[in-house]
Amino acid sequence: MTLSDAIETHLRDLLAYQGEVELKRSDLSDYFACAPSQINYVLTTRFSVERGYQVESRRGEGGYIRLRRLNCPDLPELLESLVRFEGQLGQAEAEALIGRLEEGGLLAGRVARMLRRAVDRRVLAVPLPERDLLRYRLLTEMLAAYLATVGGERR
Amino acid sequence: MTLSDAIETHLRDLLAYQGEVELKRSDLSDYFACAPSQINYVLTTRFSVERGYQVESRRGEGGYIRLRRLNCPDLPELLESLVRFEGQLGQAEAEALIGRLEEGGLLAGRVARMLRRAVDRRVLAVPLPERDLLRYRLLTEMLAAYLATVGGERR
DNA sequence: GCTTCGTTGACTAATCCTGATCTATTGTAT
DNA sequence: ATACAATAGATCAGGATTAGTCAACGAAGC
Repeated sequence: MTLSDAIETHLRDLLAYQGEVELKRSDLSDYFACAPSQINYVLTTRFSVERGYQVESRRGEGGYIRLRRLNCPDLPELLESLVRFEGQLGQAEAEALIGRLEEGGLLAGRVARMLRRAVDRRVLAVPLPERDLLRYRLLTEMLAAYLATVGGERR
Repeated sequence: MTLSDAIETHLRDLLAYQGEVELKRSDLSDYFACAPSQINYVLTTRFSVERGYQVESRRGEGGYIRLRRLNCPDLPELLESLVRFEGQLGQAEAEALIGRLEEGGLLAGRVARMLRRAVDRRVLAVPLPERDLLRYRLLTEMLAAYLATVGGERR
């Protein structure tokens, strides 16, 4: 049981009650008597979209970290299938994925159209291999945000 | 809840009653027991044009600050107004725009949430200044794709 | 041993808030 | 009409307060 595991467990416990939790990074690092950056490590390794979580944050006075548990029947398989892309996604693969979701009725036509624009290499316009990494992050985060529900309620 | 948030809330409440509010900066800063310049900070960060507000003011004897809500832009106006960003867009500005379009009923809640993820600096995760350029391209392209009407019909 | 995972600390970045100083507008005395 | 004083908002640099990034090093598991 590492420190990271302990922090993960703690956060999961909090999330079990509410689908969303807000906290201060410094409070958490004080509580676990660790470096503040340790919190970031846990967040990126254990609370990623692939695992069904989303993280928001703000710096400065009144800063916070907000954790959300994603809730969507179709999301797990979807993200599971993304894992094999290993964090990278080519344009063709992205378009194929969007097409399948649209046919499956999970994406409205306008939304699908918008997503296709977003994964276009001319719109992203950053050199490879960063482009495929960016496309992966973008699409997974956007799909999660669009498809997920929180607390069993459609947002 | 920071001081800025409190001031923002207060002003929003006032605006909810009347579409236009006139007040003295010094009164407000007295009321919140803060520096007068704090009011300016709130005005520029929370009541910007991107967020759909217009601010007028006069100095000297009889000076005042007048706050007004603007109507939600349609796609042509929107694209026109984006020009002034010169191909770059910060996260705060992007979020302001998305919020305004959402309030105006042009973006559904889920779509707005999705777009907010897309403009998040942690999702884009490319170094500045490329990040602001990328954000601009992404948002304009996606909004155009989503809001566009073809043959008078929403696609 | 080598590779992966966990942990830390030094540096970076965003956000809020204030105070000193500047500018615009009006009032008043000559 | 002009000059000066008084009033009130604007601007800007910088300090304070958070959170993020990254490289390095150590620990744990093959």
